[in-house]
Amino acid sequence: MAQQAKAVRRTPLTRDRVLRAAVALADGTGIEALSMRKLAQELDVVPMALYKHVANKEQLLDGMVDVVMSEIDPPAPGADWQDAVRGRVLSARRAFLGHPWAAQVLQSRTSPTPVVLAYMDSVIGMFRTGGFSVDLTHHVMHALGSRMMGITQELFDASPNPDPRPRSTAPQEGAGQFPYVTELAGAVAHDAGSVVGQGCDDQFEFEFALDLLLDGFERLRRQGWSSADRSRDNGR
Amino acid sequence: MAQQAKAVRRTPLTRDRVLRAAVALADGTGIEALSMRKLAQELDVVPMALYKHVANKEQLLDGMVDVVMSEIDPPAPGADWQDAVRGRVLSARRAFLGHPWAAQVLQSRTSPTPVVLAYMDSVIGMFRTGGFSVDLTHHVMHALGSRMMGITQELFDASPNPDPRPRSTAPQEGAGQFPYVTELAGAVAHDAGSVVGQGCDDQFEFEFALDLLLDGFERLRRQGWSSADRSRDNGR
DNA sequence: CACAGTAGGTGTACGCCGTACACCCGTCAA
DNA sequence: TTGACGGGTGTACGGCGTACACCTACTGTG
Repeated sequence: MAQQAKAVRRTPLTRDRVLRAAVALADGTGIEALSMRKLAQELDVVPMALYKHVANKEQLLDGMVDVVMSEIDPPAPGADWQDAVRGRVLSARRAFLGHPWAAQVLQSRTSPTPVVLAYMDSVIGMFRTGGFSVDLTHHVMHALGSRMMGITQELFDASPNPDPRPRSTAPQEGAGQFPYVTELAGAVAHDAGSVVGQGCDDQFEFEFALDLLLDGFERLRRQGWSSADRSRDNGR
Repeated sequence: MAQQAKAVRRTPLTRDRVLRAAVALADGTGIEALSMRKLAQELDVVPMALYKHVANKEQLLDGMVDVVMSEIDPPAPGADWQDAVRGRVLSARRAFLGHPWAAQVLQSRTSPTPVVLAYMDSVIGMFRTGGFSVDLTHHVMHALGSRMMGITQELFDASPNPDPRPRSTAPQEGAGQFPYVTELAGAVAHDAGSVVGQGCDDQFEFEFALDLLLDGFERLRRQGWSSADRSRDNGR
């Protein structure tokens, strides 16, 4: 009964509870607004209490990434390597899209957590069992890069200036200043069709690039590519 | 003479001087150690003096990226589109490699500066004059993503644990835990040949991926690819 | 030459951050 | 009964970005 009263008064902190609260907070208010103090407040606890469950903020971020990664579907058995990799990557993408801050945080980590390593291991395994040499697998993993996690490294939005306030240093904002950007932006806005808002179908762009790479990989695999023949052209 | 005495006492601050000092400081001590206070100290000036030349820290970072971008070589005239893009991208890569913080900073910007836009415009122009439709150019630019700036979005180092201290949450660090990662890391360490240190030739990995993409682009261009035929396979 | 305007450097202060360190209290094993 | 210990608390420190009021030395104008 004494226990019950206490349990009612406050569910005890856990590393897991801390991480989930952090994810929820970042989802809701953005990663830049996530501070140890705000997180503590959310959990109705004093800031220093968190440090009994995570060593520091870095480790908190590590843990948050792990939470997101746990949402990635397990590998589909029985698919050929291309579909297997494709499916896993797109599942990772779904997970990361659900937490817009996660890509940025992942990329700020300096070394992978075991959870991330396990994911990479499974992807590497798909290439290996799909008939890729260790050598080719190695380079192919590099070529995938962050796309392996479903993260497109887009530079900015496609539109030249999504931010309404003009850049200060632009001397003359004339339309002809960046003709090719203007042309491209115009076309994108045009063929967006019925939807008025965002011009780019991010999912299409991602799959376009992903498949371009995967098809390239398959071509190299078929012709027994090896880094020993280091010529400029990757096969023809 | 009065001017001279003053000039000796202190060269006046400029936006340019501020930016250069910031770049030098970031080069020397890392981007995370760059603060308005430290930068001011470096310039022998009070922190708030900087705000007469840059609006805030965000704009300082924008300006720093512009400084790096100014080191990119101008486009080589007369080359075919593939060599032109390749050369420009590799030059950008050289610039960014000289300032390890720059890639991360660029990717943290929310909207491009005119300098960045100008660079993108020139790359887009290379595709357009190389015979790419606006449509294909659009998707191809997405597929290049940050690689357009010479930035590989590697996730981590290839070695499974470059950081000497072991991750805390690893229950059993046994060799068999991530067999594929282990296999790959072993092979990489092996074929590094004479060099004992870093196992991966980053430049090779970058060009491998870049050429894989550029060759893919060329294939699509030749067959007159259009996003109208949205099928999974990008040509064969 | 006098003077007002202004560009640019200064000083102080505020509210935020991460976290070190000492503390304290309830639980449970011996 | 006691003593160790897991876990929440309170205080404090040094650092951050930057708002705001101020001062000062130079400028162009009459």
